[in-house]
Amino acid sequence: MHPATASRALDPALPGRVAAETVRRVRDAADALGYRPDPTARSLRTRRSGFVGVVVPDLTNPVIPPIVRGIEEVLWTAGLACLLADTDNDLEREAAVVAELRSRRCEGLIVASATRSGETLEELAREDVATVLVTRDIDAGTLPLVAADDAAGVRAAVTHLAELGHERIAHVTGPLSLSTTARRLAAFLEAFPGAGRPPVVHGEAFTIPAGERAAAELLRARDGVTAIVAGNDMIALGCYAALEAAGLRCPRDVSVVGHNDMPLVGQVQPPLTTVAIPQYELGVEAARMLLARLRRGDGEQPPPRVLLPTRLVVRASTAPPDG
Amino acid sequence: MHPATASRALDPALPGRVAAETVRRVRDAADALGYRPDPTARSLRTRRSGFVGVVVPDLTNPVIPPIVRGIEEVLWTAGLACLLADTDNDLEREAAVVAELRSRRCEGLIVASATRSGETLEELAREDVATVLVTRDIDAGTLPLVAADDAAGVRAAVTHLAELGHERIAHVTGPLSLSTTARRLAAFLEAFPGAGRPPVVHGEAFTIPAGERAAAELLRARDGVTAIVAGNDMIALGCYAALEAAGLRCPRDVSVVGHNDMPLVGQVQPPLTTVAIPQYELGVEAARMLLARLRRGDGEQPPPRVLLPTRLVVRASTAPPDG
DNA sequence: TTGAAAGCGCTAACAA
DNA sequence: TTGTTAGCGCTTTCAA
Repeated sequence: MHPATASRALDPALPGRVAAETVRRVRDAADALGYRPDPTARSLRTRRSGFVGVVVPDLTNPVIPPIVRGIEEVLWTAGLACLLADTDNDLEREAAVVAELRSRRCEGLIVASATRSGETLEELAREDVATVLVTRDIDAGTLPLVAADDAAGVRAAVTHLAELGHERIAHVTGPLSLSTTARRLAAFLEAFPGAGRPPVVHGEAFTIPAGERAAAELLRARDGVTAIVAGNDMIALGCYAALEAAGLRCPRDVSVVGHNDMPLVGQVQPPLTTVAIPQYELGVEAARMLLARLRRGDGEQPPPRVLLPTRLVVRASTAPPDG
Repeated sequence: MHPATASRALDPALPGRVAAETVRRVRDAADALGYRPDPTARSLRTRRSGFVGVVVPDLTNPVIPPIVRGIEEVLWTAGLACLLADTDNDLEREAAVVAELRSRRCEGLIVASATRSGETLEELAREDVATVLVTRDIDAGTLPLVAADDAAGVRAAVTHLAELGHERIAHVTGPLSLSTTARRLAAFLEAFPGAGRPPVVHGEAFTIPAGERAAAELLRARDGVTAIVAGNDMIALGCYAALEAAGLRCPRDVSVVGHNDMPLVGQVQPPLTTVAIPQYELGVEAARMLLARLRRGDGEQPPPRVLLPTRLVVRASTAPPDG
C-alpha cells in the first residue's frame, strides 16, 4: 500500500475518493501501530499551521480569562490550537509578540490588547492578516471587532441613577488610550444633552489606586455630585476608597456604578452595582468571526463589528440620594 | 551563494563556522528581502516544534492566570511559545487535550490540572514525556512538581489562630481528588497531635456554594468551634455565607482563614485573613524546571519537587474568640 | 480507485 | 569556510 493512499484514507474530508474496504484496512493498521500523522510535515505541505495567536493585554486582568476560555473552546473544537501571548499592556511587547506570532505562521490572530492608536495592528489590516479584535478597538476601524455594547451599559447605568433621583452624576474614566474608555465616556456625555456638562475625571489606569486618585480629585470639588459612573469595577473600588477617605458613605452619600461585573464585586461592601458584559460570549463570537474569515480567505469590506448586549446588575452601591 | 550557507550564517548558535563577511552579506540580503525562516520547515528538519503545551484546569479560577503569566514569560524569553489548553476540570478533556498536545509534538508539557489519581499524567511519566506539574500533584509522585508550601501555610494559619486564643479549630477542605486538599488537610491534622481529632468537613468543590454547604453542616453540630481554616478563599467566602445564615458574625463569633489570597479578598467584609501563595513565581519556577529538563534530555531519578514559601496575610477575619 | 513522483523550506552530514 | 546532497513526513498532482 502506498503512503499517498493511506493519507487519502485517513483524510475525513474525502468522500468517495477511496474504497471503503481500503479505508477500513488503513484505519485498522493506523490504530494498531498507534500512528498519528505528523502535524509539522502536514503543515509544511499544506501551508496551514493549525494554530491561532491569542494576544492579551494582561491575563491577570479578570476580564480577560473568560474571554480566552471562549476563544479556546471554539478554536479547539475547530481543530485549531491557541498560541497565547501576553503583552503586559506594553506597546513594544505587543509589536514583538505580533511579529513573533506572524513569523510562526499563525493562521490568524485574536487580539485583546488593542490601543486606540494601534500602529502594529493597523499594519495587520493593511497586510490582510486574518485578525479579529476583542473588546478593545483601534480608532482606524480597519479590523473586525467583537465587543460588548458598553454604550448601552452606560446608558442603563445613567438611567438607573436618574430613576433613583440622582441629578448630579459624575464619570471617572479609565485610561484614554483605550477605546472602551472612549466609548463609555461618549455614551455618558450623550446621556446629558444640553444639561450642562457633567463632571468627568480621568483615571490613568484600570486599577484601584488610579480610581481612588481620580475620585479624590472629583470629591475635592464635590460640586453636588451624588453618583459616580466608574470606568470599570477596579475604578469603582477606587471610588469606594476615596469616599471612605473623604468621610463619605456609599450609597448613602454617593452611589457608585462599576463596569464588567468581575468576580467578587458582589461580595465587597457595599455589593457593587455594575454593568455586566458577556465575557465568555465575546470570546466565542470573536473565535467564530475569525473562523469565518479564515474560511472565506480574504477580508471583508468593511470589517464586521459585532456588539454583544450588556446587562445592568443592580446591587447595593446605588440608592436614592439623601437616602 | 548556497541556501545551506545562508542557513548557517543566520544561525546565531554557530560561532566561527562561517566568514564574518559572508554573515554580513547574508544578513543584509535577508533584511532587504524581509526574509523570515519558516519555522514549520525548520521543525520538520530539527524535530523540535518550538512550543510547549500548558494545560490548565480552568483559566477562570483566579489562582491560575498569574501562574500562566509566569510560565509564558519564561518560556517566551527562551524562544518557546505556549499552546494553551483548558480542561474545565474534566478528566476526559484532560486526556483529550494531552493527546492532542502530544500529537502536535509539543517539546514539553506544564500541567496545572492534575488530580491525585492522574491516569493520563502517569502515562506521561512512563513514556518519559518532558512534563512538569504545577500546584497540583499526582499521588504516584512520578512527575516533577512545583508547588507552594501549603503545609507551612496551614501551620502558620493554625499557629496564628492558636495565638489568638482559639482552641476549637475546624477545617473545611476542598475536593478530596486534589493533592492540594490532601496536603492542607494533612498539615492541619498534624497541627493537633493527640489532642482529640479536630472537626473536619469536606467541600466538594472550590466554590462559594460548596464552602457554604460544608460550613453549614459544620455549624449545625457547632461543637464549640470558634475558628475555621478553609481549603481556599472561595471556601472561606462560603463560610462567611454559612455564618451569616446561621446568625453568626465573623470574626466576633467565628474566625475564618482562607488560602491563596486571590484578588479582592482583601476588599470583602470582613477583609479575609489568608495564606498567600507565590503564584507568578510558581509559573516561573515550573517553566525553568521544564527548560532544564529539555536541555538535559532525559528525566531525573527521582523527579525534582520544589516547594515555594507561602505567607500568612493577616486581615480582619481573624480575632480572639469571644472578642 | 490506487500508484508514482515530486516537493513544501529547511538543516545536517559529508565533501571539496 | 563553503558547496553538494539528501531527506524530515506529509499531501497533491498526474498517470495508470
